[in-house]
Amino acid sequence: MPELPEVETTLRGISAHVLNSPIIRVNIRNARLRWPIPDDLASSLNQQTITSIKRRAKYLLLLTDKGTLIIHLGMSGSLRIVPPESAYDKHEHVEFCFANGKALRLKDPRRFGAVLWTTEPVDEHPLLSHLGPEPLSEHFNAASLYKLSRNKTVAVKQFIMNSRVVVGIGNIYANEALFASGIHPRRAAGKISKQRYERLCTESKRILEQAISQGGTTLKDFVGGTGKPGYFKQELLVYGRTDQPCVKCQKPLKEIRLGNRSTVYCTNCQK
DNA sequence: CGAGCAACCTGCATGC
DNA sequence: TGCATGCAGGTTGCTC
Repeated sequence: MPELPEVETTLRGISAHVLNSPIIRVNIRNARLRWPIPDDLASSLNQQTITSIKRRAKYLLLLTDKGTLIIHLGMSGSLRIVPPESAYDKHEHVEFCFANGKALRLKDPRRFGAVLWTTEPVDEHPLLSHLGPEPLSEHFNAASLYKLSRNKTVAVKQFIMNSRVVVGIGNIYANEALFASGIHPRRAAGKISKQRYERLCTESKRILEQAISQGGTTLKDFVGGTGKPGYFKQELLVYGRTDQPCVKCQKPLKEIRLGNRSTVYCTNCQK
């Protein structure tokens, strides 16, 4: 579920509870996530203190003096702070217990998420080393997007969902950003003008920031670190609105599949 | 090289 | 009610 706004919401929700208190125990109830949780994770983390938390793309990076805990939420993951001794939910696979009495739990029904540990500089980790710019940074801009897209025949929606191009934009926000920009999702990335990329960058940033400010999008079961759902769903103008009227022109929205992902757009407003 | 798609999982909605 | 089917927020890694 989680795209960038949901991961950012999670980071903000858990930070105050997990920073600067030693990890006193790690409970691994099911190690079989996207990649197996390392056998030695508990011993690596024992008595370690998280000194800062960062987000890179959709990865949460929890830094200690000895290494970095990398957490990805996959399609269905969420992190929550729970009181000590809380009953486990069926899909709570990992628990980090802190000296301050709080516990951080990863719940992930589909198990596409990941929990990894690295002692190397985290930016050099194989999962992170190839990543493109953060969409809310100045490095995500029309000039570089335009340059990178020349001669590319790939559909623009798939182009902006490619983490080498820009990170953090998943299926929901790709649909929304293209609608807001008036760009047809299937248009070839290489045939879009710099001006239109200007619009796409501006709208992408605006939508992501607005979603973060509303705690992300909860479609089904996403909750931020403190258990609250996100409220951006009510702001979605195309995603999940197939056959409903376009908010701008009232024509029914059309759904197609692009790269095997559902793609909703207005045939009248997006060219 | 790029395009397409299978794979990893569970839960849920739909249709017969 | 049961069962089969298809779809879901992501990403890697295969084949062609």
